[in-house]
Amino acid sequence: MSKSSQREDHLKALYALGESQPSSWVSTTQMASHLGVKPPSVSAMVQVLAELGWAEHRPYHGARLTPTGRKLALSLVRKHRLWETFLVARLGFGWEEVHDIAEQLEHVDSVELVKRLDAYLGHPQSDPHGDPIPKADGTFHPEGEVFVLAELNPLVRCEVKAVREGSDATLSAMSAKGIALGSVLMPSQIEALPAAWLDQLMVCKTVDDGSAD
Amino acid sequence: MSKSSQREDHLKALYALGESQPSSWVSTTQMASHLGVKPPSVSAMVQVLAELGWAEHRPYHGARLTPTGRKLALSLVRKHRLWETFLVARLGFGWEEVHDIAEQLEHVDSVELVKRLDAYLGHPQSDPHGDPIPKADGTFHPEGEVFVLAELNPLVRCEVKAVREGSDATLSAMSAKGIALGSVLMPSQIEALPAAWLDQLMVCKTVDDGSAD
DNA sequence: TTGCATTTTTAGGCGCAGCTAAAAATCTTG
DNA sequence: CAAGATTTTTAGCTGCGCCTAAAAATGCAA
Repeated sequence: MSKSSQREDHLKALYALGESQPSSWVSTTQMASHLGVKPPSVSAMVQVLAELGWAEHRPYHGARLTPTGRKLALSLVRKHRLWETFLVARLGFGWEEVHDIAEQLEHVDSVELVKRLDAYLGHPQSDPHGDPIPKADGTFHPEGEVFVLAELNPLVRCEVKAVREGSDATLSAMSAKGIALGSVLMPSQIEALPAAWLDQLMVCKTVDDGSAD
Repeated sequence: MSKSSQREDHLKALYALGESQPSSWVSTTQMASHLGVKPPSVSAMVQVLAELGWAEHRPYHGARLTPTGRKLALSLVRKHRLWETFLVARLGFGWEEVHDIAEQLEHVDSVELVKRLDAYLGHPQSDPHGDPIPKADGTFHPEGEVFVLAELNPLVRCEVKAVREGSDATLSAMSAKGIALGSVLMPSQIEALPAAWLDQLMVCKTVDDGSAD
């Protein structure tokens, strides 16, 4: 499988940039600034990824993941988001603290570890930032669409999946009101919340419940 | 702090070999075979460790940790054993499976992570193999001597520290009886246990309790 | 004590992944 | 469409950690 952690980082960058922009080709300069290295380094690495069959490279035009490469990238994203979930939900880290640690943890190589971690966390569908966690087969959970609470058009029952940009003070205030990851909010409750929170709370609609861990 | 994971591996090897043999100087050949590399590689790395102030090197005679180096090595051992404990106690891995994974996890660099992991696991004093976990300051818990339960001569109150060679079935059976890492066993309970378990349960005497986190 | 066997270090290379500077290709614009 | 500006790749170097082969130091033994 994976040889080097740098290869994995380039793969992830290629995925991240490729998904966010519709036209598929990603420039080496974009990747370089994303990764904090210089373009020639990316140029070299992209050629390695191409030899591995993980990306295609059209010289002077950009790079793009192959299906194989996309699958590998998704498994890295999966690991990253599972670890972030673990750090926040189990170890009590704040949302802003976990990225760098997860960045290191995601390179640990053990299929069994990921499987068990996933089960231990109750097969979460999104991480504490509200980003969806790919399933082991590289697909996403169809239901798990996460919204900013402010955009919840008809107020319906929903579950808190994440909090964006929360200061410690805000987080304490929220938990004082009984709002935490996994809390279920009823329309009546939502109306009573401070307006500022509506932009911070990430939720998903919960038609029924019963998905307790 | 730590720059490279290879440096850390050499440091750990130096610690492991230095502790096990009374005379303090460890030969580069010993380290090489321990680490699975060739002696010249160790020779070079030992000189780096010496420059960092983590080891002293008497050319042609061997290497030895400085107090600083020993402290660093102990913090690596601590991380390794905490992760092993996590893998076994929380994720349900078997004892034999966890070493390689912990080997990777121990190189994750975050003081806060170790602190929280330790608290999450209830400040364990030994890992699932029965080896003691150094404290954050590099010392060991004085009380934490671990026995096979069968060898507990006068039956006294004790705490389950680890389980050796447990099959999944045995583990389920144990937890069905309320026996898990950290369980406190009274003499009366011990007498009621299946004989086979006495060889599997690793315990340490608990004179008093109150060391909850 | 001198000479040989063994251990350890030094010398010199290799692969990886980064860098800068120069060359090549593409884009832009008159 | 041609020429300059910009982007991207190639060329050539560096540091790290490993290797093999050669040199140096140690230690044993006659």
